[in-house]
Amino acid sequence: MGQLQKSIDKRNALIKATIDLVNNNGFHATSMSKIAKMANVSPATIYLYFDNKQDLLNKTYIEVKAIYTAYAFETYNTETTVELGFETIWKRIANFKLKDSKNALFLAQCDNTPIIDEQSRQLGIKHLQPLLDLWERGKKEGVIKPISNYLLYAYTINPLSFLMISQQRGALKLDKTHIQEAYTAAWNSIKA
Amino acid sequence: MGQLQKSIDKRNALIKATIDLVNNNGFHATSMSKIAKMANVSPATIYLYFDNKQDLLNKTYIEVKAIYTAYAFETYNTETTVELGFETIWKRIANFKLKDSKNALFLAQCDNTPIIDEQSRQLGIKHLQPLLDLWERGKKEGVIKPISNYLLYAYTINPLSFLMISQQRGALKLDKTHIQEAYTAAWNSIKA
Amino acid sequence: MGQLQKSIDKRNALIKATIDLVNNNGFHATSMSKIAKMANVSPATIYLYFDNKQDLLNKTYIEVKAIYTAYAFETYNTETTVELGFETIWKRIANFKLKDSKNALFLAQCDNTPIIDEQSRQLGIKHLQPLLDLWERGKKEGVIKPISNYLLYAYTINPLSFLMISQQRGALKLDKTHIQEAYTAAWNSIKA
Amino acid sequence: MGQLQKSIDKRNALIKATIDLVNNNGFHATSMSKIAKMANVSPATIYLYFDNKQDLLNKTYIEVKAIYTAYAFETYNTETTVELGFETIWKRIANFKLKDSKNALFLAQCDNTPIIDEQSRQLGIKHLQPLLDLWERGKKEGVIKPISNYLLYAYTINPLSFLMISQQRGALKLDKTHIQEAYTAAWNSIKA
DNA sequence: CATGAATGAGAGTTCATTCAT
DNA sequence: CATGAATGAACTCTCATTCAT
Repeated sequence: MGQLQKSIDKRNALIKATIDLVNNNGFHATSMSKIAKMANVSPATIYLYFDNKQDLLNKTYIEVKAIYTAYAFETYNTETTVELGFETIWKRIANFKLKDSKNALFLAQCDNTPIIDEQSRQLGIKHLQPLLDLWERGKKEGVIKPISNYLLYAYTINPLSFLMISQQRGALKLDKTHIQEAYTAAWNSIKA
Repeated sequence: MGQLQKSIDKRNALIKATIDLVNNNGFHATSMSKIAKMANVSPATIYLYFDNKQDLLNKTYIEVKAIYTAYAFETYNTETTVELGFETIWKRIANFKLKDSKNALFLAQCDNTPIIDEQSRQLGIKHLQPLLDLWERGKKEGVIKPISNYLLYAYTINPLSFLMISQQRGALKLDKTHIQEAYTAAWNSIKA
Repeated sequence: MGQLQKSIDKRNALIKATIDLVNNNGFHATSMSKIAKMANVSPATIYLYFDNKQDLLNKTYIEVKAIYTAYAFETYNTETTVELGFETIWKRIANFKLKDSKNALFLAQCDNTPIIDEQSRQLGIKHLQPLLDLWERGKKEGVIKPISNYLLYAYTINPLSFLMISQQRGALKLDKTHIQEAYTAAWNSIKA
Repeated sequence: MGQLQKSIDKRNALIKATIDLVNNNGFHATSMSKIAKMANVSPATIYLYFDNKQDLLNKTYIEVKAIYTAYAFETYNTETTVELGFETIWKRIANFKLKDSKNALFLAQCDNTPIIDEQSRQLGIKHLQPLLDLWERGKKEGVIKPISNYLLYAYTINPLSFLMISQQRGALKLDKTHIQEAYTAAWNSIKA
């Protein structure tokens, strides 16, 4: 209740405007009034939906992170081999990062700067649990190297962020062959 | 004794203050007056050494990048096998990122946001040439997979940034074992 | 009752403050924050009504110029002899310059310095058209010397600015006799 | 003494730079460091020759005014008729204003704004004494109308400033014919 | 005599946020 | 629920001036 009268459209427009502006101009050039203008609302209206600028950023981050992980695990089924499960998830993530580059770029900016609250960041990490579970299983089964999940992440998922940003800057154009090469590199780096 | 010249100490203090503040508060919260205060000079003094805020950021980036690459290639000798050469460079970079984490963290923030001029960024990339040359040689000799240098970078060097940031946030503590595991993962991902 | 709109009162207060400060301290000592203070608004509020300082000055100039010319031609009727028409306009202008000295002084400062955009200046000149038309008629009828309008202006209207400034500085006090003498001088200088 | 070691060249360069900058950019955009740069000296050096910015402006004004009046009266001989004397002076002034427009423009800006100290202004006026004396003689002889010197000045000399500024702005180009027309207008307006 | 380095104060402007409606 | 107007605080940057050399 209380919240029921608020328009989800306006909230969405604000989130979308935030992502667009941060992606195009960076955080330092993203002001509340620009966000309001792009979302076609009054600056004051933002404060009906969010506590303040920090809150808007945090919630945007969490929302985008949720979209990201939902997409990542949509086709994943825990009832498969570790290798196949990993490939499934990895390729979904790769696809997301390279196709939904708006959201991916926003996440990359957040993950490498101290703009998002630690709390919100933790909230975002929780969503990755299925992948961590899979890795644990892989280690037990002797399929994946018995090393820290941070290392596994660093060598399989994180490279995709770098490739996405590079593509975004026009440094390279990734096709299916590249993706397959990347997958092979990722799997080689962590397989037992 | 050269007190009449612009003081290199002041310039250095400004660069250092910039790095510290960006690392701790992010770009968006790093103002010229805070930089001045931390460097113990007047705000106006900054403009004796740098054209404007953007210039200060660019020059800081280039300077830190130069320190980084100088360190990376200091012990490297082109007259070795590709594998040994790669290990030498990789371990220097790993050491830099994990020990000189201030500078490394600053570079990571710059590399993932649109704060640095494209021109300054290109200038920073040039310094990596010896590594790219080594990779080309490795591909010719059939020691390294014939894939894009972007992929090679994404799977060998870039993961170190992620690990450094994670360590910086207190998420993990990297010891010699981790480094060796990371190196193995890196090499496995790119060796032919 | 229209309190939701931008307040014309505030705009007027800003224009008035600008005139007062420029008159008393000159352009170079008229800052935005002083204007704000005198108009009893926040510095930021100025920017709701004007784009920037230049715009504020331009608009103030145009506004004052409009008041000036409206006054000048208020009693003028094109259906009279050239001489009578000229006397009518001239005396209105004289009256304005010597009675509404605040506005007149401001205009004099603007007209003699490069502070106002050329475009705004041109806009201000347009308002004088009825006088120029009258002069053209006078030349055709052989009542006024066939010389450039700039000369006519220089010898009839412009002297009033000098007299106004001199009076403002306390150098002299102009009474009705002076005005009549001035008018005679003006007319003698241009009559055919 | 004491002053003897100072370079008159530097002082002149500073005066010249001040005039140029004020003419081209206006007072509000003429800073001490720009003046120093244009005069090829250090900002600190200005303060060896002038007390402060105000003093520099005042002294520049007085100096230019002196040049102006020296030129105006150079060919004037008190032993002539009033009319001839007046014509001599007037034409010299006209020539100055239209040929040495740099200096004339600077004076015009000063005379219409409150930038120059009242004291310095008075000092500048004193130099005009020969003209005022001539006018007094003219009134006594019944050749010139018995009206205030301010009025005489307003209708004979001041119009030249207006014409000079207009020419400077490109609004008109004054040739010998215009000058003769202007002189006739001036004389007609004050002759008894 | 002359300097370049240095500065506190203040310039114009934008910001995140609030409030009356 | 939503707004445009309004604002104090803070921003980047420049100023007139001083000082050690």
